[in-house]
Amino acid sequence: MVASRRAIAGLGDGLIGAPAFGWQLLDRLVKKSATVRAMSTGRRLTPRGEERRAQLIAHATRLFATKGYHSCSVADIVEGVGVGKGVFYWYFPSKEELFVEILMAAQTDMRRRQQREIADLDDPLDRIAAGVRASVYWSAEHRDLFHLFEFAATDETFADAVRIGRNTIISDVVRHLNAAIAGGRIPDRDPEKLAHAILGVSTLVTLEYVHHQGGPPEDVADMVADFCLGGIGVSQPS
Amino acid sequence: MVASRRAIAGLGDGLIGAPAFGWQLLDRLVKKSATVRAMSTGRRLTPRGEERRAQLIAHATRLFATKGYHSCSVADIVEGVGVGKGVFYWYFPSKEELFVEILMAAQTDMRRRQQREIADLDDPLDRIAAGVRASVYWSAEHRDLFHLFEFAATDETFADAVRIGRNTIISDVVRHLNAAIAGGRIPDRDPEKLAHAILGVSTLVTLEYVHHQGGPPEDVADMVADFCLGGIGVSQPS
Amino acid sequence: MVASRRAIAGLGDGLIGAPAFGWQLLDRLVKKSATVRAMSTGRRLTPRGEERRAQLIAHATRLFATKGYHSCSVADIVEGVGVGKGVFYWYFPSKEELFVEILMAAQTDMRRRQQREIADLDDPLDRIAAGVRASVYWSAEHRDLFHLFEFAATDETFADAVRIGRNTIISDVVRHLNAAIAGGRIPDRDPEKLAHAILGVSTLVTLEYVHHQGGPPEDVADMVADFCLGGIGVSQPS
Amino acid sequence: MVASRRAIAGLGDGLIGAPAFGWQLLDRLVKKSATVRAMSTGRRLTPRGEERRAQLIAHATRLFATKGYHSCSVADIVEGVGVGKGVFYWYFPSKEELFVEILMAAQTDMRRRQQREIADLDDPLDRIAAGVRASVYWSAEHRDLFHLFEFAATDETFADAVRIGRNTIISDVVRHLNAAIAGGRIPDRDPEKLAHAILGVSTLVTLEYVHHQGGPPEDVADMVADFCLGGIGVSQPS
DNA sequence: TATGAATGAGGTTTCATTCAT
DNA sequence: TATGAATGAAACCTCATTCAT
Repeated sequence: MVASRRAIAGLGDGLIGAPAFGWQLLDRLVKKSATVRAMSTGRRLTPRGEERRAQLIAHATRLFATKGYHSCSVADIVEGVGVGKGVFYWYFPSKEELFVEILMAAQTDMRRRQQREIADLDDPLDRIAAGVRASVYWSAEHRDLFHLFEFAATDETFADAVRIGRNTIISDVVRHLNAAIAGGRIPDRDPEKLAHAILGVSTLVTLEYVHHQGGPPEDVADMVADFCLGGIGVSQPS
Repeated sequence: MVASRRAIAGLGDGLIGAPAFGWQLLDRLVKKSATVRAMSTGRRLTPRGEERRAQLIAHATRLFATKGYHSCSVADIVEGVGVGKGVFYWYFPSKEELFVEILMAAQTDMRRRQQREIADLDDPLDRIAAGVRASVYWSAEHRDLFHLFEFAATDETFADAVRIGRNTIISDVVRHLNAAIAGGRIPDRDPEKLAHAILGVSTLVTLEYVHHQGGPPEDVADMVADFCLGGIGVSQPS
Repeated sequence: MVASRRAIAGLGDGLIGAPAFGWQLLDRLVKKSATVRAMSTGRRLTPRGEERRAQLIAHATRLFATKGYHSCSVADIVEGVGVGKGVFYWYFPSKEELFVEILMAAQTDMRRRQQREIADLDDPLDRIAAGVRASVYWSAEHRDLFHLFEFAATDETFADAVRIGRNTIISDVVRHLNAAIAGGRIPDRDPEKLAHAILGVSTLVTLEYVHHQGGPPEDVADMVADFCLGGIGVSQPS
Repeated sequence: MVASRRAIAGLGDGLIGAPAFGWQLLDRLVKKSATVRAMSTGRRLTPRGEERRAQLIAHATRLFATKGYHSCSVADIVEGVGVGKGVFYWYFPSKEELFVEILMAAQTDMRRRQQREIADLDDPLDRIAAGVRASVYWSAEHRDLFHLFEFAATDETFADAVRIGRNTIISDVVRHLNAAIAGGRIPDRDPEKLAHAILGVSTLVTLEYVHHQGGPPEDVADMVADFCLGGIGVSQPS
């Protein structure tokens, strides 16, 4: 549980005005088994242990993305790594929590990528465009994780975890939108709705053109950015 | 299988230039068990039977949407209707095929709604806006079915069925976009990509504001339509 | 039950010295359900009813032989005839008893055929050879029933029924063997054992060459007769 | 699958001119489930595991022979050994494959016995007689396995497996028959047909006298050998 | 740390049989 | 006579999790 919290701690970094999603949500996500408590009392892993853990995460990610969470058994995961079943429960309290961990790490990573791409830009519209582009690129490079997001959003069990991450992204965009509105660059419309719309465009177009059709991310990124700028009301150069 | 085909027949109504999705996809979706064949080769249901079947579909839809497909067992379904387990398999060849049937019926219904709302409009941009609004309204009125779409899209097993329906919607929009481009109303950009973007906006904004936050569909419909028109390049009046 | 008894009544015709298998065996085979009792109180079938019954028997025989008794459901049977499930239980008290009835009718028919072919012959060795040939021909003409025998012999439930029929055949052969021994035509060895051996040859060779390899029954009949005559000790012409 | 192949490997030992049954047949028999692959790709069993597995096989064999394959559930099997249901699927991929494994092991064992009894004999007729006797003895000592053969031969699902084993025995006998024919010891008749006839005699007489009537195997073995030698045309000493 | 073994509830599906109409 | 509907026990199999070693 503590581990999980740590995992998503990065999400809040430098986040101003972030909504208070609170840890209650997360706490609901994580069942408190004996193992969990053992885990949370600060177990240190040997280097070899860290590697095993990473192996398991890597393979589980691939399997979850390929066959789906429900169709992928713990047996599948450990078999792929070539270890016994007990090992899994040494490193993770449950299949469910492993999934949450992967999910949150992915969300953190994706956001970091966005932040990095935006860092040098001052103009709010530029930041939005760059952020959108970054998310397309990231999705292209992390097919598996992208699929995990998609699935997790539809499963009652993980819906909360998804919302936490999604809201973080949303509030980033909202800040830029507010700046743009304040600067008179775009009409004054509900920035949260706009942010969700942007996310929607980015998600579905990437899904279809990058993942299904295997097109080049550059083109998709351009198209998505264009569409979104138009959508939020930037007058087109024609 | 025959029944399933009939179920989605409406999707193609009056569709000119629709891509050839072919029935192969569908055929793969629907396993040809003995039961299926029995079903398709003319089983007549009595009025009482029709009612039972409808009950089961209704309750299953609710459960699938609430607990998720994988977390909802056949036992749950029949228990809710108050019948024995065998009854389920009297009316449906499997849990999987019931889900596909619900899915396809929903897609057909949703498209019918769009067509109806569009029928009186001549202007392609008006048709797009009206279609988008219709989909928001429909989603608002059919929370359960909307959730089913979301889930089905993420599950390998149903991905094909979803794509069939989605592509039908997409090609509707594409036709209107082509008309708008031909008429010089919007810039000449890849209409399929634009259509996917429109779908993305509609989906995610509806999900968040209508379903999660419970807002009024009218506002959401307006916002989505505005955003999409801007996105495809309609110059804003303001 | 009465019906079943009637069905095998022919087996005893003109049978001298037949072992007393008794009806106890049969009675154990047939469960006394309410339906059975109704059946046994002498229900008359209309001509149409007789036809339906015959249709069901014919189709069931084919299915039992093709898919096996256990893999063939009552649903399969009635579906093939195009009637409802209730009809089945109108004509037969159970799936099990239908099978027994088919089995016994087949045994009777097979024996009738043997008797017919033997009728004109006086020499005991000729009668044995003709009987063996007749059984090969009959098996060739009734693949389905032949398979039913094979299966029934291995299933605890029907083993008794099979033994009854088999013993009838055996005792026929035994009579001829005794005559041959008495006449000094063959060495004096246990005629029952010899009869079983003859049955074994006939069964397995027919199975392999007529049914599996689809060879001409004439050749097989010759070979089997030769082998059996040699086996019982007829000195070969060389 | 690999395991199964190993199981019947012994059947081919020293077999010259054996028909090419090919592994295709076997491959069809053995479904390639994930479990099977896991099994075949080197799962090591601990001594305790080996013992459990053997217990299960032993008890399953007894049950299959007693109640029949279809009437014996996995629940019955594990209950008899006093373990949970999952244990069964830890050791065997399915009930069906367990049966095939038992079947093939039995066939191998039976053939080994024959080979052993024949080893010291040079005369082809002696070898045939000894082989026949060996099969009677083996059947007497392995009632259960003998019944399994009988059943398996009648079930579509296992028919192929049975034919493989049966053909191996047949081709052994055929070799000896060919030698006898070449040496002018018996008339020149189709050796394969003769071999099937021998098998038939041996099977049915053993079934009746050893298993049903519980007679001494010695007498039966003598009788069967006599009958078969006569059948293939050895002139009787009178 | 790690493993193979074990658990047992729960999943989907089948099917002989009965019953109301 | 006949049908469609219903039953419900029981079949095979899966899997997250625990445990002894």
